[in-house]
Amino acid sequence: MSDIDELLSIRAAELYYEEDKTQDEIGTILRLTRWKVGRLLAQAKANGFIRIEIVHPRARRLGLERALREKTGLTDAIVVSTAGLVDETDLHKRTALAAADYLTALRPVPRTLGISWGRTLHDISVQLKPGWASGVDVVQINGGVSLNARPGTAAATAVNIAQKGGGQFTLLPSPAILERVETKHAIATDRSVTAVLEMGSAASAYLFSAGQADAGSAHVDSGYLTVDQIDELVRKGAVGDIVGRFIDSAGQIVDPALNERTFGIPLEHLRRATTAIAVIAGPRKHAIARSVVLSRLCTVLITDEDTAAALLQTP
Amino acid sequence: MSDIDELLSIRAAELYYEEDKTQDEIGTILRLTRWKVGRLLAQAKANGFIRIEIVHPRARRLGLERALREKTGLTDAIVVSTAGLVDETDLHKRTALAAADYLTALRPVPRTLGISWGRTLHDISVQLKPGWASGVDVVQINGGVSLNARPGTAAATAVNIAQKGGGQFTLLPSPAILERVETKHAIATDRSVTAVLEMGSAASAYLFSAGQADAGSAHVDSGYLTVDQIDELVRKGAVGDIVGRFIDSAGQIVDPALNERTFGIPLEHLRRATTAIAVIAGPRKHAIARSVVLSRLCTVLITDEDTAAALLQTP
DNA sequence: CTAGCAGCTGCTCATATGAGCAAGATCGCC
DNA sequence: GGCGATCTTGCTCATATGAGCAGCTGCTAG
Repeated sequence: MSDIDELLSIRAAELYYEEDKTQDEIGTILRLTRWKVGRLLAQAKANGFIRIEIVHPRARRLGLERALREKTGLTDAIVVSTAGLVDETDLHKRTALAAADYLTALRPVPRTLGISWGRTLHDISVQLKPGWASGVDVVQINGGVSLNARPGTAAATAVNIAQKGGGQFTLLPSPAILERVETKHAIATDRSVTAVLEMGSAASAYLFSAGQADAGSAHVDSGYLTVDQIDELVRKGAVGDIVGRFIDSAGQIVDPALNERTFGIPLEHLRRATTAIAVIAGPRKHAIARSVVLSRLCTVLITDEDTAAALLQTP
Repeated sequence: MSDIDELLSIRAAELYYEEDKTQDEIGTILRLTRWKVGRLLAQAKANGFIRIEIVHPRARRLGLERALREKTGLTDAIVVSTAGLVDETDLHKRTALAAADYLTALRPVPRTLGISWGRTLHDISVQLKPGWASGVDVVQINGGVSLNARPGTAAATAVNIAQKGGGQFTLLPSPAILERVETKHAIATDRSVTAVLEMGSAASAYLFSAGQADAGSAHVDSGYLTVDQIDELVRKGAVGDIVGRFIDSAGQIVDPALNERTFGIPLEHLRRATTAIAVIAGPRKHAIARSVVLSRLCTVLITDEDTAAALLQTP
């Protein structure tokens, strides 16, 4: 396109989009026929000079959602827009809202919902409206007794989701990671615990988040792991954790010994699930999101547009 | 509007603007009539959820231009968009480009153009296309022999503009500010100098920029003033300088003694001019831009959208 | 209970816009 | 300088959209 046409297309776009003039009026102003104006506007669009953003906490990026579904084979993908975002808290809120909306609209309504815990799940439990479902039972799928930070939040999350959804809740009475493998095995044989794990393994849908493998990991806050231990995991290839288990970029368990001491349903149950909803958003979670999606740990991904775009880059 | 309608309007907007669906198709998807869809889209627009930006170096903000003209009585206002801007250099380039475009399209074509000097004017001289006019003579309106930094740029600017415009150039052979008032008067009586000043005073149009009053002032770089002297001027109320003369927020000379030693046409000549084009852009120039416009030192303002918005805030 | 009213809905009709096509302009290539 | 190839232009016609209006719904105040 000639330079003069490019300039004209910008002038036309200003009059069309900012001043709400018709193409005919623009033609009169710029001394062009209205067809020429139409073509200039089409060029401006084609050249990417016109950027249209939907600025709203509930705005989604349908194009990215479609691209994700097609490229990765996900059943569903929800991508929240980052337009007009002020800070990362805002991003978390939007993602949680999208997850709550998705859960509310999910059909068939799950009989039993297996959930993990953490900041993301807590946010979702807050965003869910009372009465979002009627009779959805909630069961924890990984150990959730926090060692030092905000005790009880893991339990509160499950309770909240269940109560707002008019169902029962079942907690997994165990830490996320045990010191000694013998303790793990001892607990795992307790009848009250195996019943919960069986219930979790038979859940009709799963809802979980993921943590990145760095000093900001929730495992560090909760006191289960030290920063040094995380560093060691990263050296072994860890990109993050999912329901408490650290995986590499291929979705494989990084440290079998640690995994053995980790309490919760095995990752294979997620891989076999009909509905496994992963909610993973934020700039530090690109790697773990990619791993979860590519290794088919989820059937549904709820994320932000930057993470989605990163996911679409290489695979 | 109800909450549910708001959500629907966002879903409709996504389908309309991102997926290029017709309102009728959206109606089928969302189980609404196409008229309802049209109304939802209108609401989304009215609520400001739809943001349309024209991303292009030449994009302007016509709405702000009109508001500026109406509120301040300027003959013309050019407001360049900051959409998609990467850094401040980019902003300077866009503004200079807009000034060059404006000058090229200016009718009637000025016989003689009085110009100041500085980074902005230099940028404009670069952006002007050879042959932008035929036969426009250029004359410097304030002293421009730089003391230490990049000697000759002031002259080069004038030469460039004149040559590309097919006209003669006339330099003002004097420093911007003289040490002693006696020297100023001595120079001012020299025939070769008075001729230039007369020519400058009779110019048919003026093109000038402005400097902010802080340590980054061009006067500091050029060696005419020290940072301490600028601080002193600020204490007296200076917000910036125009053709070398420091003014306060009301457009009044701040330091009469310094003004007496400053070489160039008096500000009153700008105030009486038919066409006085001020090119002032950048976050640090909001105060001086306001002063110049409100005290009617220019008839045309070329600026960026942030400065324009700031200008429209209070007055 | 019901008259009055505000707001919403689905429609008709006028207008704005995009697709497609034939004629004209422009270009490069010899 | 001639001549086909390609690009651009102005058009017709079909479609999409917005304005305006009548009827309906639901709500409130007597």
